Amino acid sequence: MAVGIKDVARVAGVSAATVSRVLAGKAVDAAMQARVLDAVKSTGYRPNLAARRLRSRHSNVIGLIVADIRNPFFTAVSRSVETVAAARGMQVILCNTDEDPAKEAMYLDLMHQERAAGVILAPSRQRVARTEWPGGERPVVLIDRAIPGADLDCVLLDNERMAAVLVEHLHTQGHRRIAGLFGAMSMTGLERRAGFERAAKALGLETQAIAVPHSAGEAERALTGLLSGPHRPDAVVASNGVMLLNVLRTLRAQGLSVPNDMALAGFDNNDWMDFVGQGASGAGGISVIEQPVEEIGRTATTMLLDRLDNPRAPTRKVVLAGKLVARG
Amino acid sequence: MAVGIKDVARVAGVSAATVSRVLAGKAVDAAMQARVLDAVKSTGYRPNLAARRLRSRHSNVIGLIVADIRNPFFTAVSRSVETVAAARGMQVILCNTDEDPAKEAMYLDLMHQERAAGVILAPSRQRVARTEWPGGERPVVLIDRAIPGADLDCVLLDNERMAAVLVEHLHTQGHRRIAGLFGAMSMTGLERRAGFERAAKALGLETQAIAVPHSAGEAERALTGLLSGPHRPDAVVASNGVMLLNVLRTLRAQGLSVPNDMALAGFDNNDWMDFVGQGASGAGGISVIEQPVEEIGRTATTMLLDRLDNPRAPTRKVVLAGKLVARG
DNA sequence: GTGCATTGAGAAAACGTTTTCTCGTGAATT
DNA sequence: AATTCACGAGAAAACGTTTTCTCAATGCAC
Repeated sequence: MAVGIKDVARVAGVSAATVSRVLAGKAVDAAMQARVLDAVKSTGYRPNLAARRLRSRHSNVIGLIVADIRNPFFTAVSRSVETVAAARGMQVILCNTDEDPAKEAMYLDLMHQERAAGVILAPSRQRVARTEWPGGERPVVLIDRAIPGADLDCVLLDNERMAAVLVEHLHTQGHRRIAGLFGAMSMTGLERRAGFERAAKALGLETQAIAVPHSAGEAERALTGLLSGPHRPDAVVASNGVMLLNVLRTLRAQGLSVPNDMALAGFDNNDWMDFVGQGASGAGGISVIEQPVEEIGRTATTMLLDRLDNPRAPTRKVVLAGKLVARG
Repeated sequence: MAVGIKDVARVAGVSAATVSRVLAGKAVDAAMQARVLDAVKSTGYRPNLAARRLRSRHSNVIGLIVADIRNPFFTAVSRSVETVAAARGMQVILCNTDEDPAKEAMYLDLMHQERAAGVILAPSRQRVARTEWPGGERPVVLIDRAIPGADLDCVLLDNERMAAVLVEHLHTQGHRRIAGLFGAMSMTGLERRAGFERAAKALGLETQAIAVPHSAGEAERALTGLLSGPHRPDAVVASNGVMLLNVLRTLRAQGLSVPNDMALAGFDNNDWMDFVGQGASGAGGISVIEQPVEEIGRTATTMLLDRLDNPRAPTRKVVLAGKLVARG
């Protein structure tokens, strides 16, 4: 019923091996090649990728495992990965772990079983130190978050410096009491916090950095505490998009407007940010660090493909700068 | 090097067939089963899915092909699909066509070659009528957009009615001159436009419905025309998220605020909408139809799995209602 | 106690490719 | 002109599973 390579071979009057060679682009007689291609077209032959993969012992799929498919950052990166991969003849399987280490392990295992050529992984937040690193012998490139101690290729944002840039920007805008809310569980949160505190110290600012557990209501609680405390801030830095929305929600509930009553800054630019928090003066809004999503995806994919060619090369760590999008 | 089923069999002192049976959960002697499971664990055996797929002639992957991975609607649906599929032992491969019919065809072909069990497809916008339907003999469930004339399972939003609900809502808010911008290329746009006009007619409203080509700047141009025209609207309905952002951008460029100068409504709810367009009165904002994303994904997946069990059943079309999120 | 159905496990075939092996043909070199 | 060489194509092996086939052992009925 399904048409196989032997059917094509029979129609073309050649051997199956020759059909395989034509399809693989190897040197064959021109007349034969034409006959084979005709036969392929007329039979509607579609190679069975399972058989191909089994025999050739390598596949052209790369896995892209992200921690949160709803995060626009990851979808943007995935588009870039897919574009680059397609240009090099590879296809991408996108998997979503929802920040669940168990699902992450499951998908890594799945990629192993699928014999994927390699994996690009945005690790989920880790509660505990990892005992084993992902991948085994399979090439892995990390994006967005590093795994401490793991000797793997990775491409990251310069979180430390970008957080500092944000603080400096708020300082030039005249803010002097800056609060920061940082994810407690992620490497990213720690790095951004470090940059925040370094810059604040250098500028002699009064700051309050809070590590916020990643559970519902924690950001609200932390911010509410700050607002009613003795050193009420005039600006807030949120270390990720979810937290930024929570801050916005809390401020709104308290009747505070951005940026008139409180300046707000964070990471990852979004379309809608142009429309929120317009001050009475007409200026203002949410300033953010925009990540170079296209470049992150492109770099990660290129690194992975490079490593496929050259498995024993030393691992590389690429740290990219973001761009300040100043709104007010 | 890689450990295969024969290695496991040797360690366990049984035949490869027995290992296969144990792993498939078939009835085997308890003692043997224990020995096999031990051997699997001690050898770290990972089945080669390519070989399994080749021999067993069916796979447990379903393809999810969406038109725009950056659209939160599709990512939300994909999470739901993935959850349901995983619960039934299936895995999901997510592919993004970026509204490109060529990429769509390519991915459908890829799913064929991969011998995927079935496909859930959100079709790209079609410039021309489709000559052939996707799938071939492979089960396909359509989501979000139907393909006229295709006899396929599908689960859709009741676009016509929901657009009418939006118009009725704006009417109760006191708006009488309502403009609508609708995508010219998609079935979805046409349906929403029809509902818009039906409701407006029923209410005796003065409306202007414009079909907007899906290219940059068109929405701006259309809206600008309306604003400077003789019948300047007091409310605008945008038929999709991108268009809504463009409307917002245009209004802002003209110095108009939402909802004081102009009411705004559309489709698909987003977190940020709570924070934009807060009127001076404290009320207001962007009213939208929220799609039942979880249910759409769940229904589509269930329908696909049902069809796998029962390929000859008549096709079903499920039309779901959305929920009005009224803001002002 | 014999015959028959039933169960369970091993042997071997099968899945659809790619790759290796082998061989024949024609060109190139001596 | 003879020998080697390069090349291209077919035959056959191989990839790692699942499934079918076969057979031995066990249980049950008569």
